Amino acid sequence: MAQKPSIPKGTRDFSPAEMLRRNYIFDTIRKIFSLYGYLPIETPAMENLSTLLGKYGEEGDRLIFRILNSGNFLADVSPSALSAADTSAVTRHISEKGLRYDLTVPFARYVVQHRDEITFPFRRYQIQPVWRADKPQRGRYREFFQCDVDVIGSDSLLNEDELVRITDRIFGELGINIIIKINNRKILAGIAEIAGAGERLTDITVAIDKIEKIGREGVRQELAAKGIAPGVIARLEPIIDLSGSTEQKLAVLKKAMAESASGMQGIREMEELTGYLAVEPVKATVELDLSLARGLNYYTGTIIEVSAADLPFSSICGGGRYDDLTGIFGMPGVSGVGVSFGADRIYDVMMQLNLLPEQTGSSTEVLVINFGSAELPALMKVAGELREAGIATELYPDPAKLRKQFAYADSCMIPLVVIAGSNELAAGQATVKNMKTGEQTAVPFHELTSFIRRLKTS
RNA sequence: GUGGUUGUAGCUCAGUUGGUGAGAGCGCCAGAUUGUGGAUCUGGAGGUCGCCGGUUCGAGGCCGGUCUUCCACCCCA
Repeated sequence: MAQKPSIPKGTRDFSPAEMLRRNYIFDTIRKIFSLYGYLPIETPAMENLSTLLGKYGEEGDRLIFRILNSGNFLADVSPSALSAADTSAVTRHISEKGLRYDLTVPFARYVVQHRDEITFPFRRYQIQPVWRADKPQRGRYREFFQCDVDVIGSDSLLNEDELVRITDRIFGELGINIIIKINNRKILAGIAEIAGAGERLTDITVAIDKIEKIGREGVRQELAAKGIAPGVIARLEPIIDLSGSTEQKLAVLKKAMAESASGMQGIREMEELTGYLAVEPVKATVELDLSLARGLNYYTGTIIEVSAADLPFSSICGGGRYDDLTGIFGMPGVSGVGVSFGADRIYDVMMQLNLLPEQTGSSTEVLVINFGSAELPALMKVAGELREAGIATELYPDPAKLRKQFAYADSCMIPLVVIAGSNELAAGQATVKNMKTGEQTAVPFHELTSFIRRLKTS
């Protein structure tokens, strides 16, 4: 007895209707990427664990899918480690590859490996799936597609400006209203510095990040619960209470952070970027959000996160600047910046907002009825001529009852049916049926393609 | 990773405190219409009740485990 087949948790099949809608999203993104002069690359689904580990923080490392070594992978494992069920000691020996967790780290690896072929600044885009061993939820999958654009080998904040504009343009074209939140890791470092709690930066930003959910008082409690000293919390007050426009926030921060070199540097960068953005306004709301931290370890400067304005959905796009990702792979001093579009979440958002209307079930425009072996050569010729004329045509594969063939055209939403049985062939003209109106027209065979072309344009 | 939740026909779901052959709507197939789809009518096929084990005279309803779904936390696209 065959058991029901299934696919791994958090993965999905995509039907033709879904693929048509997904491809619309990918095509739009790809079009804008290349409009700005970015070039495509691809990298392998799996990377060496040495490439992957340590780049995403503790949580990230845990979420990397490991690939079991081939062959007798237990041969090198010491029996004591095995019997002690020492997971980390054992995995080191039995797995040396993993599925990629994002596209940025493989990109940095790519840049280092191909440095002699690359002209900097290097602008690339990459649209491929990534895998995370997360617990699936709505909008959270274990296999999902990221669409990354990055420019590496340039410190200029003009790149940040450009990425914001690309983001604005893509979501504008897709019809999604968005909020772009920006922040700068150097400002966050400055905050921790003036609070005298540099090593607690993560705890502090995680707590500040919850301000929308739990309020200012909640943030104070959260900080206290994390063991942040009351004096430190007091020094953080101006930051917890921050409000107003980006300019106003920056002014407050400038005062509060005068003693932090990195904080001031972050503020200067933020001012420069907002200056660029002011040159030509973008459609989306762009706001400074100090609570934006982002868990990925490698970010060092600007960080960006995009959410849909009309839905309480988690981020659909995110990114930032990484000053030394390539340094880990032996190529120091090369700064890059990029953003990643989450195609699957964008799809979910667009479905919920009804921005992806149901498409026709088939791309076929004409179905040629199959009448059997006597008429077949003539019918094959007709179908061939229609295709020559650029009309998507199907010839029904079996000489089935007309009822069945028409029902097929109906359920596949094929708009036209060409009927050419013995009567029509004898008379030298086919019958063309418009499935929507039910109207039937007799058309001489030599005028068939031009007749159908005219129907298409009208 | 922590806590909770879901799983009955292809789909959406009923199934009363465990007790006669497991149901509906939609869909599917066939016929009414042997060269014409969407409407209508008639008939038909299709279910190891997620999986494994347990309790019971008896389990789709109870218990344990497991997988899956969705939700909160965590984190993120």
